[in-house]
Amino acid sequence: MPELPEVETIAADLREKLRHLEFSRVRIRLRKLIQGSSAKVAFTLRGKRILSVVRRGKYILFRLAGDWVLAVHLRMTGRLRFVPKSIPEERHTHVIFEFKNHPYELRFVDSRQFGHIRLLKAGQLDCFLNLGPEPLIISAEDFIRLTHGKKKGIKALLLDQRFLAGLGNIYADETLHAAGIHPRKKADSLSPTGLLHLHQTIRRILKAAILARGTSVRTYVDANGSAGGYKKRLRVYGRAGKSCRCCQSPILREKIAGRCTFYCPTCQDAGEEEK
DNA sequence: ATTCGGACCTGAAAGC
DNA sequence: TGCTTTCAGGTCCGAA
Repeated sequence: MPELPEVETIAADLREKLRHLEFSRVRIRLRKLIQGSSAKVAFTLRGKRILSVVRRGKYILFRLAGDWVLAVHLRMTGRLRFVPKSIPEERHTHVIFEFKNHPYELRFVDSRQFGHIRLLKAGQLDCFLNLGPEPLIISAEDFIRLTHGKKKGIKALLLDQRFLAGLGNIYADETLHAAGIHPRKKADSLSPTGLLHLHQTIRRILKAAILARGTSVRTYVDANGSAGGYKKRLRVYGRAGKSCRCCQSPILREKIAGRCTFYCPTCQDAGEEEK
């Protein structure tokens, strides 16, 4: 569910609140969400202090004392909520992290149970995450270079986390529309100028979405339970049949790269080799 | 080397 | 109103 801007929003909020806190009891209700031994994870976390909370791709990483990292992926419906212990638990609360001398607890809530949590040593992190570069960090030159020789459709490539880490279905569609690129266009058929523009567009849209605290299309809310403000700014996602805000053509909806895809057939030119 | 369908789950929304 | 079907911000796997 959450993509880079939503995960960044959650991580930033938790960063303020959790830094320096020390885990005490960890209650794991649904063991399959924990990769590896849940008993070992609960045992190892106890007494560990949180040094920082960062985002990498769509992962939230809690860097802990002793070179440990707690990696959380929310997948479609996962949510992290930092609330007073007295607040009644909502349905699908699967893991509860308590902290030493603190009246709040961190709850992992996930109705579809797709999310997962893993505790690992910092040295194993890159191998485990297996992610491409951060879209807000990679340079235009590197972005163009990495695209070279990639034959798949540009939308499929943008969704590939080993190519670029953090874009999902909403922002792939939004960036391709803003850049005027048809989602089926083969990645290596884009001109350097087109790729440069796409790189800039990805940066611009992700930054704007982070500022707006993400997009709430259905179930996403931040760690405080608030919706994201970028929904109002969506130009194609979820707007099938409505008119394009640039050219008035009706927005199309098609399955591309295995995902429901929204695009404007006029603004997003497939170019010479339309497919 | 890609693309596709299905799997993993639950529940909201749409369809009848 | 109520039952059924479809679909979902993600990723992995196996088959075509």
